[in-house]
Amino acid sequence: MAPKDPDRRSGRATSYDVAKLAGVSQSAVSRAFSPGGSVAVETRERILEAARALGYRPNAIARGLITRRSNLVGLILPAMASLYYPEIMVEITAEVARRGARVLLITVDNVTEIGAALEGLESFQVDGVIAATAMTAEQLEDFDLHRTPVIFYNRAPPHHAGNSVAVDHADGEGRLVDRLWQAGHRRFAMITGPDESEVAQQRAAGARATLERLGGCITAVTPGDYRYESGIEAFGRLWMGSERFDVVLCANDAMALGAMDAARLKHGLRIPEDVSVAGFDGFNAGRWLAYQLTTVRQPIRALAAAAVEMLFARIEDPDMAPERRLFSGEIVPGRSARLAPSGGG
Amino acid sequence: MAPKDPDRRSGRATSYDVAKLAGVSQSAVSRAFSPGGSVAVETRERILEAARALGYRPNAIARGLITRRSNLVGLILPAMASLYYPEIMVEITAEVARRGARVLLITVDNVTEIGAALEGLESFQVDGVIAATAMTAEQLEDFDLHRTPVIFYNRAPPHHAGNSVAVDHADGEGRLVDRLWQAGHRRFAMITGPDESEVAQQRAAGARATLERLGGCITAVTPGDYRYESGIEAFGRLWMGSERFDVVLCANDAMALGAMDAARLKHGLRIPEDVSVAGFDGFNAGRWLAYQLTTVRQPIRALAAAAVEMLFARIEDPDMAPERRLFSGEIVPGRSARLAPSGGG
DNA sequence: AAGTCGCTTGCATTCGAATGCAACAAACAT
DNA sequence: ATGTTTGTTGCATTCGAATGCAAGCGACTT
Repeated sequence: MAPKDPDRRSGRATSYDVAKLAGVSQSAVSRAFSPGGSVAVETRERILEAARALGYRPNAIARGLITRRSNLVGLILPAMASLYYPEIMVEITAEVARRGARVLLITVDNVTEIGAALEGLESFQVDGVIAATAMTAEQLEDFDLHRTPVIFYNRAPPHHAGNSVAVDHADGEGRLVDRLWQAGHRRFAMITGPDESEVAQQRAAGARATLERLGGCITAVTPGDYRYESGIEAFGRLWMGSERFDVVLCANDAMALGAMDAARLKHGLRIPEDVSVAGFDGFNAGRWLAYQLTTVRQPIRALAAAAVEMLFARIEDPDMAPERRLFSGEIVPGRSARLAPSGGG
Repeated sequence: MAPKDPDRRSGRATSYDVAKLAGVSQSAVSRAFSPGGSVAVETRERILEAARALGYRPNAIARGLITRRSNLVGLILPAMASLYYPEIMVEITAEVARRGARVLLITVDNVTEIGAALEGLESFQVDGVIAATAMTAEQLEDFDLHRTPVIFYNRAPPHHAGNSVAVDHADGEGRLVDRLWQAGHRRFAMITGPDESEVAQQRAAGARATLERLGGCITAVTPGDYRYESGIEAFGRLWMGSERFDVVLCANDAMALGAMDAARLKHGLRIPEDVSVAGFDGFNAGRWLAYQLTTVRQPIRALAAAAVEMLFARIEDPDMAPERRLFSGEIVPGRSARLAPSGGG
């Protein structure tokens, strides 16, 4: 049986301790720390000084219990993709912090994990969730039931009445194809993303729609899994196939870089003289000297800011109507594929 | 099958709601949800069923208030580094989740932000902290005062009595230099990290010590800031200087790739015939076909697992002695610099 | 039959801060 | 002088779950 007093002494000071030292009531301390609280200026000063002396910090847990606002935002990232988009995470945490809240981070490897992860979030009473992963309709309804707003990032919500921010993948890929076409490319090959990825499907659909409109066609298609290595393999399959092509559209940048390396280093091709390569995402490595990838950049900062803004708006007013915000990708001309000048077309 | 019609004006069901439905007391519900709680099997079943019907989840906030365990772990990452090592983040969150806790994520751009970030962590009563950033002695003492354990990641704690997990940077770089030397490299140039980075200093020190022992020398040194672009610039400065060199040791992989691109694409050099390049970190892009960088790999999974393990040990027993755990980096032979076979020496 | 043990259960209290309400003082109007 | 307003302050309660304590109960011993 250890005495508990030493513990208490070195543990955290509470609002009562501060109150005693400052000679006021606990309520006064609480008010001194809540903006707009009714306290005389000199009382507040006395309290703040006492608080400083004791190293007091308001206990966000206790506060959350009574205010029913935890000031926690759940952020769910797929473990894989987060390798490619740490920027999303950095932007979102910064934006959330700017609003005085914190991010509870969850990374999930596969869909089965998501259920457990969500339970965790709910028990922590997060005020809202930003999800860059899939979610079943039941799971989303669970959040709805608790009136916890959820914003999907680059992903369609499982039912229409959901919130999301996303890049207009189809539009971006379409405009890219258009500019490639204007620059003279005619025979298009594609390295697509995994079948279950909606994002990949939308990008592919955008390319198809535009080529149909222009009267062009896709000569060869092969799937990849978004990783660099799969870009290498996919390019190999395309090149070994019987169909020739002027340009390879890749579902993301990582595979595009793999395709470029495969083309140049394994097949001895020159880019863009022998074959052009285009990607999608706009990630850092694409701008490296060795690649200078022509791609469509996702406006990550804007997406992150919009997601957080939408989320907090719905935390303030849970009855706000669902919204789907689309952002345009920015065409980034590089040396891996010639583009027509942006005015052209 | 939607649940019956629980009281969800307030959104969430509480243990009282469950108790009422199951015809037991609130304490019984609490016990049903805490492992080892004294409840009859059939009572527990009845309670769990009622809980399921109401969509009840124990409120972690309320639980944390009474148990004084928030089950939250603070993770502080520099915004920059997290761009290069998302793996750290993924591994740590997974490892923490495995122990039933969650990660409260903080990213900081610069040192001044850290103070505010830490206050935030303390008010959320995190059970412990893993920090990949610097911290002042005062800040660390603040955590000590509250008996909140802190583990530093790849970083020396501000005072000796602190916990950390780290790669033995000096040793790793030393062994790398040794193998480079055995393979015939004699004239070493260095692209160092920013002055304030201890990690960079340790890597540089390791190289210096080993070269001194071997009787070799460093012919030129120029600083970088860890980014790819600065590797390009730094290589330019080295190459334009009057001192010749066989190999460039770079303080990290990103700069090493920049140096490689600069050497090949801006200066027309062949690697490793005209000049060799070596890095440190072992990040993904280094393994790409275009680079195949010779480097020292950080065992990130092991580091992350060790950090979390150390943290939880200290959460269980706050009086545990401070510990500094060092891990060996693994030499990764690539094509950017020839190495002597590992047996050679 | 009385006593003892072990298991299950509920009661009442606790954690730390926020807040409605009432009390109170000082300042002002009547 | 009294009545009213405005601004501070404390009291008591609340949020949701965990837990020490004691009561209840059946099984078993002696």
